[in-house]
Amino acid sequence: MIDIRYLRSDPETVRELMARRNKPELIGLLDEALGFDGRMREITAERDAIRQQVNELSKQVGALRRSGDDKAAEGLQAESRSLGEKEQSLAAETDEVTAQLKDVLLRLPNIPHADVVVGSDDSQNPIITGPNNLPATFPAHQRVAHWDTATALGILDNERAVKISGAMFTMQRGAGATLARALCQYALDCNADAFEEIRPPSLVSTATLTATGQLPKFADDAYSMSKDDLWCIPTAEAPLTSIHAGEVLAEADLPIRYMAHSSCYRREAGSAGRDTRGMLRSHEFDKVEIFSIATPEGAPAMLTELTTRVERVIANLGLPYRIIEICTGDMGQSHHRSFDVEVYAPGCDAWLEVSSISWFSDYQARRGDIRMKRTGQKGTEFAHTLNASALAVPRVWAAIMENFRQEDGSVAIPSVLHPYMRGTTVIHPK
RNA sequence: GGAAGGGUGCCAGAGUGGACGAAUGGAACGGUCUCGAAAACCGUCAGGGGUGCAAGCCUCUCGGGGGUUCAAAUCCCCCCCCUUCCGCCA
Repeated sequence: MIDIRYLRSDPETVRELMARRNKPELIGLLDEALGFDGRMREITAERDAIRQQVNELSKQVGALRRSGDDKAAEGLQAESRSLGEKEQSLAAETDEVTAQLKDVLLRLPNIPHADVVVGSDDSQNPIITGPNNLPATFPAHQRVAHWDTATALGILDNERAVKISGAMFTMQRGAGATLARALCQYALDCNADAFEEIRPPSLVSTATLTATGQLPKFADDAYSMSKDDLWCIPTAEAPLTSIHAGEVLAEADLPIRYMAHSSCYRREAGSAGRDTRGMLRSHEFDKVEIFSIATPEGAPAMLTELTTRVERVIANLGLPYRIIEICTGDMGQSHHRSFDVEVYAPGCDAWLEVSSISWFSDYQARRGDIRMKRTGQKGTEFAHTLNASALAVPRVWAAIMENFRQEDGSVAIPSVLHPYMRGTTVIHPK
């Protein structure tokens, strides 16, 4: 959620920044929010004044009852009762306006950081770094799609995955399955110096998925179990963010750094039929997430740290990559500023998004009620949350199949993964 | 899934209709004392919202939501969570 007080105090700036998202309807939502907020404050002032009178009268009633003056007490009670009725009608309106305001605020995206490159869509995302590790040309044996290579090697069996679960599910086997797990293990080990490993629940409550911003707006993208009010996590970001939901963290304890490997579940409701071959898009995939809660002033440095860490993992794998900044028109709902790491896959001839590094400012913290208390100061403020995919398995797996395919059709495993491969350094056909 | 007992501030814990946003103890923080420390003593010590330049004032919050009442931590209803026992179970 955006800060309604910021919007109230500087609506022009918020409108201007929000307009950069290139979604005209957002300005209308901002105005709606301002309208509800204004009405809300009117009612609140009125209600508080009535309550004050009721509280005062009640005290007097108590005193009169004790002194035995029941008659006078009854008079005041009647007065208080009528005030109570008036308050009740205001309470009803409060509920209504609160719900409306909350609904608008939950649907409004985050305000972009002032430095985010302004653009209308993904075609205007600037390249920040790279391309790195990119050869001038690729030999023909690397221009083979990973699904062909992997299926021929017997390490990808999507046909049976579809039999088991339906379209857009994948299944790795043998060295392919080991490779998927090796990637996770490697990504975790790369960040274990500073990040606490978490094994979070994969099924989470509505509140948890609302905190990160997936709900209510993107309910169709997530798998749900309505019987139990549970949702399959689309990313470990959701449970990691809610670890400290409703808590007040000490400034001295920040930044907090967590990492988690999890399966991720996505209905891909809006993208059926796109990238359905191979490993590029599926309903279930594995990912290692790195996550941080930071102070507002510490957040930019953390964004840099996360980016550096993600880059290191990809660079060490020897894959061609580049880092792009996400422009205002392409940024996700909760994002304040974000970068993507893309890996080049010569077989598909495409840059694949393998990581998104995001700073959410206090947007998620406000939704999840994650606050911090400054040392020696009264009161609290919302913390900042950030996260990044340290490694999304399927696309990196696919990129390895394509970049390290050898002339004989085998695939060489990047050396940093060898310790996790039970001795397999090259995957040969069976 | 069944039964019983619980949920109060940073922690422990009192409070069963009115003077309670909440006793008391501990922790923490500031101070006095001390060469320094300990002890002792004094003080501070919840969060949200509204309003105000500010000091402040008002309001809400005792797991969450509703209800009864002039008045609810306290009474009633629903839900959530925790503990123990039983059942089931990787």
